[in-house]
Amino acid sequence: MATQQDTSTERRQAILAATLTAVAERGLHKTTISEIQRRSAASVGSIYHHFGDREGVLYALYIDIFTDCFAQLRASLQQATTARDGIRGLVCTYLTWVEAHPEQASFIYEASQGDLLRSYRDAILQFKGAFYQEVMAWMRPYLQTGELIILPPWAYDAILLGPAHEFARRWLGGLQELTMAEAQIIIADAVWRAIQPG
Amino acid sequence: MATQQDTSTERRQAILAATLTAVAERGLHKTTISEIQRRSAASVGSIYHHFGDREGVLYALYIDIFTDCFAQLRASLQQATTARDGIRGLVCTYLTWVEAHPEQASFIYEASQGDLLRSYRDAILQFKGAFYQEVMAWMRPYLQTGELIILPPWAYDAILLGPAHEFARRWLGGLQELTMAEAQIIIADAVWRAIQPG
DNA sequence: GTATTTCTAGAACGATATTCTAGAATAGTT
DNA sequence: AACTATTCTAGAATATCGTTCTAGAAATAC
Repeated sequence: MATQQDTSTERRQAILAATLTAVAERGLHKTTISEIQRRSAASVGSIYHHFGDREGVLYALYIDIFTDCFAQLRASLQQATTARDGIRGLVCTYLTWVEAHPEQASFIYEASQGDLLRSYRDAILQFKGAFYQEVMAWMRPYLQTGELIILPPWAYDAILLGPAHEFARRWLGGLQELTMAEAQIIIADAVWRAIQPG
Repeated sequence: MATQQDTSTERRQAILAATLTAVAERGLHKTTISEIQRRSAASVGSIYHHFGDREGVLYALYIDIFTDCFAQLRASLQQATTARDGIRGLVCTYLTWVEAHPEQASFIYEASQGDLLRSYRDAILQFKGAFYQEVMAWMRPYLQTGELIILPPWAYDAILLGPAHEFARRWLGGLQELTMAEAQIIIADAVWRAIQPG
């Protein structure tokens, strides 16, 4: 027997799933409340009850997706036993995730830019910051041994994942000049060169 | 005496300037036609006459800004006499431009993502592609001498400017942990390591 | 001097995000 | 079991948005 809680979370998930496919098919700014309503069979009131407003729907989906992505990256880091495996694994795992979840990745890039989630800015920064702390913690031993170059914390974000993000945006935009598998190697190699002491 | 052409281009520029400041202050998706109208003192009809639709206004501004940015990068490349100076100059010049034009840079990042300029997608790709061809032409001699690593063309975009873009987004978002001058050195060094043959 | 093009103006229209009121279904309490 | 409170859904109503449309003014071309 379905409790109210069950049907409620089902509806919640249906709204988020409808939003993701709507964004994938028609783009973010054409994903209207009534479009979500049509695809999820939820009423306007139901959507606003669960998420507050349109931005709230996007934010909830945003966090859901990042939670999954970060879990993959975390697992990759944890099973790495050398600095090289860890750094290259981070890049490759991220790009593998993008290839496996193109709709989710596109959504992330569409939503993270701009002012769409401006009112959730602090919450998102905190959420991402917590994960970057984990990455920093993993790197610390290798920083001490001199295997990885010591930089201000903010710089690792740009140097480690900047190239992968730039490529992913391009790949998701339809410019798939090379398979993701080949791109992974090229980008991972470049990042590995960049992160070692000169 | 002001001709019709003069007042027309003045109005055009006023609309674009109003759009830029509106986006800087309130964000892209809150920059409405009536907001632009209010700041530029242009009528609805005038805006639509000059730019077709809201997307057209954004596209015109987008191209204007990139034209300026590319001009800086082109000048930087042309006066470089070594591979190292050229590559590092590209990164530093770009970040200098971002620091000098934060409103323009923010606009670029807000507008290039998502489906906002979807109907101008091909024109934008062609515009950017032409500049990347120039960069490739500059690199060619150094690729032949082995000073720069040989990669598929698409990879240079990700590896050369990916870190700078990632940092710029963060810096523009208000997380200015370090001065741009210091960031330039760190990122330029990293990119220079990444782009050399291993 | 007339015709044509360019440009501006603003009312009108359909669609949008959001709010609001009302009620149904479930959970909690005694 | 009965009553209350809470959660959830429903959909009409509202204000605002992007866009279209018609009309006319101003400059230019012939």
